[in-house]
Amino acid sequence: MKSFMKRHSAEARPLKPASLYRVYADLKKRFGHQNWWPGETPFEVMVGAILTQNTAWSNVEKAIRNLKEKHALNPDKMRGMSSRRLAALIKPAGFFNVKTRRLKAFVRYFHDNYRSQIKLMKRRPAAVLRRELLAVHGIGEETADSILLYALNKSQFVIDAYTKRIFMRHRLNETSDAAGTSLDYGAWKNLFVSALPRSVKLYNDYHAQIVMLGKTYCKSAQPKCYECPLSKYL
DNA sequence: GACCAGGCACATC
DNA sequence: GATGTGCATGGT
Repeated sequence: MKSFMKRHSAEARPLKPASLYRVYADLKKRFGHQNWWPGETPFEVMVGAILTQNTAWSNVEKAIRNLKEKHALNPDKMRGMSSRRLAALIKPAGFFNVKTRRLKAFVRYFHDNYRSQIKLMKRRPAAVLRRELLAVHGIGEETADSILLYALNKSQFVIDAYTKRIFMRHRLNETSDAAGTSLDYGAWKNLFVSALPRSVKLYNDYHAQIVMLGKTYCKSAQPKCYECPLSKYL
């Protein structure tokens, strides 16, 4: 990833704000409205956001299935069960010891601050929640924004590995700042939120479209992806 | 058998 | 502050 970034940073041509919306329109035309995130309840979305860290979603699905089968996809159950037991259930998602600790930290936070109730959490301002989530062990910027957007319907744009890969590959952004260093999470996020109308629905579907593209036309092993809907921007 | 996948914390310099 | 490394499974 880094070598690719270096190779193209000098030739990057940033898209104008209007074009960022055009990119979304192109993707939506190709893939249709996505209705994300794949999860039946907000709590399932939160758990999925932690389990999917650096992990293929197909493996996360197996872990979630295990949790459901044992009726353990529940904040109180998850808080009460032993780490060993929880780790065994989420094993297919990989990094199971790390993720067990992270899930435990999250359900503790959820219980201590919001009595494990989504509706209480939703009442809080996004900025406050984001700060709180980032203070929870194992929740970084992407996971926090995924939880805020997809579980709590707060207007936070999610930047993930797909977003960076696709937008660098198609040279649709500035991949480096004046000092030549790569953009950090906040800079990537700002690229989108400053160009798009603030909308939960739009942020939700835009990220979902990016993931669709990343899983189909714009895979990491491919050097370029001419057949994808964004190839005209190359 | 190597590489990759919807990150993050921590150690080291 | 920047960079490197460990964490682990399952699909290709």
